[in-house]
Amino acid sequence: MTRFDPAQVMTAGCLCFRTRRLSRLITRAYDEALRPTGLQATQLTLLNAVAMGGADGQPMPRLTSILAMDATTLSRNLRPLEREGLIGIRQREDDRRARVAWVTPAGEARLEAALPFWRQAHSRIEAALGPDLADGLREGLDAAAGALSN
Amino acid sequence: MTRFDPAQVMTAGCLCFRTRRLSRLITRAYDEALRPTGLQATQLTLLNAVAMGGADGQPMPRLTSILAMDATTLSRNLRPLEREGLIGIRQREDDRRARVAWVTPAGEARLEAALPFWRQAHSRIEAALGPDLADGLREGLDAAAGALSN
DNA sequence: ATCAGGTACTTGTATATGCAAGTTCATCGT
DNA sequence: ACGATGAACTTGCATATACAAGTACCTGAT
Repeated sequence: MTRFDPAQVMTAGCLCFRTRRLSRLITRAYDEALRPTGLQATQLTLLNAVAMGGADGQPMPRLTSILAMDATTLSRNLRPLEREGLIGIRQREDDRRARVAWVTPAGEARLEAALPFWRQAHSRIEAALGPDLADGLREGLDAAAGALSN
Repeated sequence: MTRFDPAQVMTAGCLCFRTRRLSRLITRAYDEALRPTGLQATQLTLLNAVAMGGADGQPMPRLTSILAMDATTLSRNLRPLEREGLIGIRQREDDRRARVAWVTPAGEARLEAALPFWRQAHSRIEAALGPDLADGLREGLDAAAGALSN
């Protein structure tokens, strides 16, 4: 009789392990494809999220909500983008605590220049997974994020 | 006619964004439940992976393969566990480059003590997602990791 | 008018992640 | 024997992530 083995129990079903593992795999694939753009996958995602705010920019709480990211992480992740002049951050007049991030012209240019490389990364992943798995996974990821975002 | 908008294109289908976002959500939930154990989700996963090697321990390349993690990351992630005396690392006699990680008695005890808290985290997530979504997601994550691990 | 409570954000600290480059060592061909 | 090649690992660097705790500021109740 073999003794009790916690090891098997956890790896058997752990969604945390699985999500993080896939996160590493996909992020490396994207980072590699994005190398020529000078942006990492995380940075492109963030720049894109800021760009979704249009000319008005995005309030920080909106970004933390979209990305499901801690405010301190957001704050620090914005810095490399700001340092490179791709985004700006301004205070709101009506609430001096609040800050709004907006994309500079340089940031817009960089975003458009990065698009083909993003597409390439995307295609490679979709090809590796096949359309059924890719679509199913996307749906599952969205549904799970929705279920945990409250 | 609205102008071309890269922002929508990327968020529309990006698996990298989605996987990382869910990773953050799930990791936070696990970390919170595991707080009493003094281990973070990543650390418990790693300790568990080492424990899977049994008395022989796990060679580093085996761990990087199981976890789909860069060797440098693995190397550094092992350190907190070693510092706390939960694992040991020894050289192999037949290949002095190679190292093997093994779980100490203290590590085994910690692992068993952590199990109920891991179960609690697991149950909470499964309950939030519902069984269908949880199972489907797990399968998708495994299949995708398999497809990208070559 | 003020103050209590809550929101928005930053700083300090610790871990997580991976690329580039270096060191050590095994292996294989000659 | 020995040199070329490559495998295993570490160090340096930069970014990613989040909790704890602190500061600044708004808002609503009295």
